[in-house]
Amino acid sequence: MDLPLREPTFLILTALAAGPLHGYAIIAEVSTLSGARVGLRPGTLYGALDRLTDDGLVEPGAEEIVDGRRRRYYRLTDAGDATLRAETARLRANAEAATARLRVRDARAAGKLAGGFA
Amino acid sequence: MDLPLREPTFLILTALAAGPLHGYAIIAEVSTLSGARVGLRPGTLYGALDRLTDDGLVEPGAEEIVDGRRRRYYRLTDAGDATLRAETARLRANAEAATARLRVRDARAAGKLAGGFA
DNA sequence: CACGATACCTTCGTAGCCGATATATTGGAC
DNA sequence: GTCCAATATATCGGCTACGAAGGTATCGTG
Repeated sequence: MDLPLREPTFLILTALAAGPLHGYAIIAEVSTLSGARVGLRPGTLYGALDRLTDDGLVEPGAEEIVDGRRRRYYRLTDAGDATLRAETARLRANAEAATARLRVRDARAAGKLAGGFA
Repeated sequence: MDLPLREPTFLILTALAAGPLHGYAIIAEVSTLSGARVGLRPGTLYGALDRLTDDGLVEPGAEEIVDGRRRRYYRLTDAGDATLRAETARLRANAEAATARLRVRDARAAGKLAGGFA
């Protein structure tokens, strides 16, 4: 596997966390999850799904026919669950590190503007 | 520019948030920031620095000689500041979205294990 | 019967990252 | 006095995930 996960891959795992979904539903779910910011393309989705399957993070179910349309559901494996949790912790840690540094930056800028001590 | 930022690039901007640093110091700072998880390679650093400079997110200072060693300091521009804040918000949003979905997942697993209501 | 939505999949180009390598100086070990 | 590690910069080639675009097929609606 290849960590860190890029955003599309991370959001695919996130979309599958609450329960299995088929490809097209993943695209819709990722759009919802991201406030319509991320629009997954089929090439991205199926490429990622194949990689995630090879790495054992997701598991494809049998092909089903719903209303005459082929559907393949994917579900998160235990390894996928663990990876998603670890990656979530990483994102949170990075966001916190950046926030802390930006606070230092803001404090310095305020100090200079106010003509404060050193 | 190419959003979203990848992790190395994000951490470089984060390292520069509190004040200007030279290349080698950025590598050390990113290592500290990430709890030694991320070890930046020169190829990654200078490639990213060139790109960030082209995109106007960082600004290289004049070359200095400190203890006989060449040093070039880089500082965050206003655009870099804005991008770092936006990317930080994105990471936090993604982490929160994943956490929410994982809570749903945990609730369902607990429900099944406990034999609770559907 | 044409068209848009649903649903799947493939191919190709790009761009960022990593590994390796190169160069030069300082300073400590022996 | 000489070697090696650390400091510090930079370049090059390969890998891989992603994005853009296109292709196939079915269903519902006008």
